[in-house]
Amino acid sequence: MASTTRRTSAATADRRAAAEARTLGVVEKLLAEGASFTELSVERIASQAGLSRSTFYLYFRDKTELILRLTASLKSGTFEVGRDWGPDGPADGLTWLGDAYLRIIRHYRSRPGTYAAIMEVAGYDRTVREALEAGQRRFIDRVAGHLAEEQRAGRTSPALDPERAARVIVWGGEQVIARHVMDTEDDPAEDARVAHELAAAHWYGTYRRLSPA
Amino acid sequence: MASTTRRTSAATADRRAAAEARTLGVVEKLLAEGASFTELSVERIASQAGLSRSTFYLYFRDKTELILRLTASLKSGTFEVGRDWGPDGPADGLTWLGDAYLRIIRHYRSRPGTYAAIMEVAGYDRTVREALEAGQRRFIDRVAGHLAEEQRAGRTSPALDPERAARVIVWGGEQVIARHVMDTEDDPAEDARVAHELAAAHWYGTYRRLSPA
DNA sequence: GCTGCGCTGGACAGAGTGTCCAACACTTCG
DNA sequence: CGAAGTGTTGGACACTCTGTCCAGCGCAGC
Repeated sequence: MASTTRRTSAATADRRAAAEARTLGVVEKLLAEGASFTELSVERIASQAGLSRSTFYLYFRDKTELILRLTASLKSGTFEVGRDWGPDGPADGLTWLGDAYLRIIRHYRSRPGTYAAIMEVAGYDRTVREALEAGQRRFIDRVAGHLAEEQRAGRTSPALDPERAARVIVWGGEQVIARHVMDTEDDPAEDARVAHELAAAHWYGTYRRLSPA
Repeated sequence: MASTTRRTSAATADRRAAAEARTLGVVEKLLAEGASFTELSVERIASQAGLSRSTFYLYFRDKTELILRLTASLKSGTFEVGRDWGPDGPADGLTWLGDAYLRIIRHYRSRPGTYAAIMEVAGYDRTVREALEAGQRRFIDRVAGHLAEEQRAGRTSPALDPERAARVIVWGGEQVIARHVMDTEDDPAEDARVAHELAAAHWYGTYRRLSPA
């Protein structure tokens, strides 16, 4: 027998997906204009996205869901940047690392305010904090793996603890990049200098740490 | 002629100062119990401190002033820890740096939740953010000075940029310490391991960076 | 043209902030 | 003692924002 419920048209689903994407875009736009996430009211976000406040709550559980979605999209993009561990390849390892950091900086720059908003909400919301930590966990595991490899090959100090050293690199490095992007205007040359200074600190301090014999 | 306004008695001023200190203490206690600053209502803070909500607003401009005061007291304590730049002294520099970081970790541990609350409010309040940055500025200047000195003495790479390298150390290091304290239970042995891993990363990566000739 | 889905506007309860003020209590001084 | 000023309080208030709910409107599909 035929279903009594009328099937939802594909067009409707598309329209809804478009509206959600538009909403997230509006949030990023407002954040880029300097607003803090707390200052953004649902009314303002919804109206700018061409939705009523009621519809907003139909599409999103609450304001926090916006940040969770932005966290996922920002993190996945960042993780991609460091996909291929380059120092094994032909290029000079330090240069490769600096270039990778520069790409991450440029990625953050393309979405100014978004990372700051994530940090802001993570400050008082457990779910966002956990999402952020899960994203960092992936990085830490990857870096720890690389460090263990470098140790096995005798290219860095055997005294180094891969897991803790990886936390130092990921937590610290992310903060440096985030602060740099928040504090300074877009300037590719300065971005490159900071990226390479950070890379050098990590390279000589950890990836190729030469303990005195 | 005698002043018409009756002078405020010293006892009153003392009582008020005591009440303010008590209030700040209550806030730190509640934060240590796991509450986020946002969750803390003025009503709850005031009543626990034995004040009415009205009196709270007589003593503090607003909720944010609590955080500003806590920021000042936490920062001044941290800055003291690194007062005497030790590596010039007799002790091994790396060991000294690790011990200094350990003291900072222990300092943060003695006030669990406070740093997290500061970061939380800094996320949406400009004045708190600026207070935090001013505190870090002092550290950065100090570290940059030490690095320039190391360079002049030929003990670290001349390619290193003192100001940017100092930002990497201070921003990154503070984040590593904060995250470590927030994520783990009190464990002095683990604190020491993290402190010395962080110190080693900074030491070999920046203070004594040995670029290949 | 009927029917039902998607969306809207508006009302609502709840929580919290910061302001204001009248009233009470306490201290100090004449 | 009593007057007068100071410190503190409770309560009312205006405001903002969140998240829920629902009656109803319009449009698309049959």
